[in-house]
Amino acid sequence: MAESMLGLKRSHRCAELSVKNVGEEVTVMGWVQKSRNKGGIIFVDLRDRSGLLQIIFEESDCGAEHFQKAEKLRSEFVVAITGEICKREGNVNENLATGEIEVRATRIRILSEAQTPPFPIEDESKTKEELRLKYRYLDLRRPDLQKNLIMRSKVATLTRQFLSEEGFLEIETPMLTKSTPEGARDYLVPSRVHTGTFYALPQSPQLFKQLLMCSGYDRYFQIVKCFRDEDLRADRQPEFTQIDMELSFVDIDDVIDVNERLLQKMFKEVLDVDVELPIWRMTWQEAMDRFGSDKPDLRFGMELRDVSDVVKECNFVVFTGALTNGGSVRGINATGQGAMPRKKIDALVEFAKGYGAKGLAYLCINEDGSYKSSFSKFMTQEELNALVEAMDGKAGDLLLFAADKNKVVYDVLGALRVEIASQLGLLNKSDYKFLWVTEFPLLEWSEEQNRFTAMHHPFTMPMEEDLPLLDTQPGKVRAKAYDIVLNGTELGGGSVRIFQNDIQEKMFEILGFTKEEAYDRFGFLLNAFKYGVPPHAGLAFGLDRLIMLMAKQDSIRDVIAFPKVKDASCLMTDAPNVVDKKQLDELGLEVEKQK
RNA sequence: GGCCUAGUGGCUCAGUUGGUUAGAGCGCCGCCCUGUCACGGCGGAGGUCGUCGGUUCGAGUCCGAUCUGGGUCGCCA
Repeated sequence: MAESMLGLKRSHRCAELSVKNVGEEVTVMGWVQKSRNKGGIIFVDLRDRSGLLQIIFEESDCGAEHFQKAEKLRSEFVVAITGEICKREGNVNENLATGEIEVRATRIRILSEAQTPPFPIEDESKTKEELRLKYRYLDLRRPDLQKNLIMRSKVATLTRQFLSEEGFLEIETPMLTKSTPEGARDYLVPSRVHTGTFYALPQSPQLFKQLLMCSGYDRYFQIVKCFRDEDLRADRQPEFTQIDMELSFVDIDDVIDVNERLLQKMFKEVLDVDVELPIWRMTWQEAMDRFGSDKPDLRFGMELRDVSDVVKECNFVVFTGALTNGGSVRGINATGQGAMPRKKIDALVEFAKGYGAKGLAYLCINEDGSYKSSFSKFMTQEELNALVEAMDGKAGDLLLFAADKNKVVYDVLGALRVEIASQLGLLNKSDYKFLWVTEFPLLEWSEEQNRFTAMHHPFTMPMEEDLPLLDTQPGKVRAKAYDIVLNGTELGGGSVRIFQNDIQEKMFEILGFTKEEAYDRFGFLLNAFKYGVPPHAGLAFGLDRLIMLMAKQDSIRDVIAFPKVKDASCLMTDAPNVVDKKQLDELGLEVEKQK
């Protein structure tokens, strides 16, 4: 029977107590982690978000009534216990922060009894995620998830502190806003008042923060939910959180500077990790050429090498064919992997095919210096030697080559390099390698839409020296955009924004919008620019990804209290669900297919 | 939408070339135990092997479909 806590006040959290408190009477409240009944003496491990504390019950301390209550305790009962902090008479428990002490209980109240949970509440849970997500409120009791969410709170607090000290204002922007279909799919919210019309949930506060700059707030930030109706991944949820900011009267270096110092502060205060400043910068082109990725993982080498010139005369049509079609031949050197079994190499070939490769050419350098290769019969010994030399191949190395259009070659080798590093255990989660990637292309050609699309977004400023190319070779124009990358994950990105109406209109023209369409969608921004707009730039971090990496987790689900599963549903609440006909009627909606 | 992967008591798993009554550890329930902390001892309960269909004398095991998780490609300005 549940008892009231009337007249009781919690004096400490469990793990806040130590030998310093010996002799004090305390009242602790929490969940029973474990009860060990030895007959005449009962040990209870009490848990709250701070940790565990051992309680000891003996009838001579607490009397028969309270001792009998203690005998009834089962896992996850919620109790309030009053007693005296004592040094342990028995052995100290080295594994417990409070292992030197225990509470000698004089009184206990059972505040809530509990059914046996469907899975154990413990660190490093082995239970299937499906079950843990259905009972997320129990999963969240586990110390490792609590640790993650506590870290998340700490990072958010530090961010507010730091940015506030740097002169930023925290300003909220609307969650019910206008759909601007360019980029990800929007989540739509039907309007009751305006039948047949819809709000969209924001994919980011992009336009609003630019308007705040127009309004003179000069430095804005917000820790804000964003929504994208796209397929999920380990590091993608339909709703996620950004640390979003925008600054006026600045250029790239100003944005980078303040964000580097923010990262440095977070890593120092939360993880005691020193981030050396300035963080390394690399252009997009260099990142692609060296790592085959715009978010390179710098914790290991295995860089790409362009061997197009070396193989251009050979008789291997896979190589020469790719070159004839305007592509390239590039390789990576998996140092020391020359003895990799054929089966594993075949698996890598299959892996490469998943990224669009038609195949993957390999060359093993045996310990005696001879070669074993999928293409040696098409090349002379001299050509093979030249290729090995170009790849800096040594005895015992494995060389892997992709030949295709540049995009495919980058994709394949970029992914392969990470895959091999992962297989070899080179990805140390305690090693934090930051990188700024700069000078992204402004535009990307979309085969599907047969037009250019903005690589970042349509408000990104072209690099001044590339402005003349806008009319002649828009595909070559570089943007004043930058991403912050950590260990192969895109942590955040931003850009200097266009603030000149003529450039903005030109941009829309290149993207294939008529002036009318542009004004229809973004008129409020374009008009705002007519009334005096400061040069401005900004950046947004993916907070979930940042915490995931800081907490050394593999999925952002582990740093989000109530995440959704792969098909964007919630296993705990069963959202999304069907709604009453009455609700639909009020919205003027008919849904033909409700489940 | 494609590909890969998993589904067997509450949890985590084992289960051979298809062959009697599907096992283990943990947990749970009962009794005992005054220094345990992976407590210990004795006893016990608990499974239509994700679902549907097929092959077979016989299916946890083979085949097909489907559902539910996870990873990934496409997608994610």
